[in-house]
Amino acid sequence: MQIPIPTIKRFPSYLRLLKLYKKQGMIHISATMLANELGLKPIQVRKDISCTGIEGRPRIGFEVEALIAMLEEQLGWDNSSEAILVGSGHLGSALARYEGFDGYGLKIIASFDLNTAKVGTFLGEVPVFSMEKLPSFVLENRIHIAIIAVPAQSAQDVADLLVKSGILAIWNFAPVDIKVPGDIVLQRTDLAVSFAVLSAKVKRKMSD
Amino acid sequence: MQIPIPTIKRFPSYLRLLKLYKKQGMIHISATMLANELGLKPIQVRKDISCTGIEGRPRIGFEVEALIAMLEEQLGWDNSSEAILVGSGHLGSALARYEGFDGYGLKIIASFDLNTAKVGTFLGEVPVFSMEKLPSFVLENRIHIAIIAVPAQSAQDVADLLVKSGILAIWNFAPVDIKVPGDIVLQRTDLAVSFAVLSAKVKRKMSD
DNA sequence: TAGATTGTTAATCGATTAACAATC
DNA sequence: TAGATTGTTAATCGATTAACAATC
Repeated sequence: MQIPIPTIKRFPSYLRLLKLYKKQGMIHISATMLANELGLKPIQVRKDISCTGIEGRPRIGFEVEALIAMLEEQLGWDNSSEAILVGSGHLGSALARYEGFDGYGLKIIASFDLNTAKVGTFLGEVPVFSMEKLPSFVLENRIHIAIIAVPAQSAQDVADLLVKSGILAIWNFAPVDIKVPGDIVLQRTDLAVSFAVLSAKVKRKMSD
Repeated sequence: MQIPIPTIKRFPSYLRLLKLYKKQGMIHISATMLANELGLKPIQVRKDISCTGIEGRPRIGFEVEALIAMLEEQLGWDNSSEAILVGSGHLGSALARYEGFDGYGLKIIASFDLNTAKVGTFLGEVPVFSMEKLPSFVLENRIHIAIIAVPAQSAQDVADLLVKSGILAIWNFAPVDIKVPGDIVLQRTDLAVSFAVLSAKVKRKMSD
């Protein structure tokens, strides 16, 4: 029985909060409390937690540490995933330096760029290599995950190259729907989608 | 009868494709073709389109221009929304320069930062002002939308200031769940959530 | 103990998908 | 005309929520 995607999407918020509570020295936490803090319903938090297999105790709640460990395991964040970045523009640069990734088990270890002027430089701590080095780098370092942060028009070409190089999962930030073989995991982070939801909500509010 | 959020989330992809078709000179487009291109089912595309009120013609499809106009209207993207940005770090800088926003009716017209060294500089074309100027700027320019791209620990303070200044909607990129009054539209773009879904899918693939 | 909280089972809700008549 | 495509109504599917007994 697989964990529903909507539940998976709430896991990072639980995790963030739980880590905070752990730092504060709390041993147990109730679903009610998590729910209040995140604006969710207690029943939903309980249901979500039940997906991890962790059991709580009535009146007391769940063990903070056990919950953190299990959430990280379910997300595959317990052993850090090394990833490469393609595209070293402003977005790529921001992603390479993004502090939050540490806590996600995600580590960007190299960046690749067509622009030869950027090759040899660093994005924060991440070295920039030329595109030609990509296939051998992926192979030699057994990289599974690639992040695409190139302009829309080159995204498909980059994706094709990544697939040919043996990547398993692609996280695409370019504003275009790229196509990949069915066995490749594809995740799109589309700013337009987020903004669409925001816009629609604003529009509703205005017309109330 | 409100348009479902999942449908709203697919609108940007339709729009992007339709604009491409328009540029290519196509007059009509079938739901079948849109579906194939985006990896969706035709029935779902038809259902989504029906939410816009646009009617198609059997065998011929939908008028590309009418569909574009109606999708943009439904999203509130027909009249450009001016927004401000708070935080001028790497992420803020990338957002300010993001080319894709043009097509969304989103225009970032100013940025605000606590760091006085940045005040007076520009992120691309976007001027950086000091935080003290924020409330009057929002008031005078009737800004409805603010984008938060500051570190997690200052996000709540920024949100409070924005609410006090009269902002209607907040798009939060900081990795933290901020709290706002119920009448404020809050949209979170959380890289952790996207990565969680990607990780979970990779994990499933590996254990198959 | 009393009462808050858990875990489970069932009900509800909403989105997706299927079926099919209408139509160009 | 024949056949692809639309629009509608109903069925299915999956997630959320409610109800409530169990329990610490």
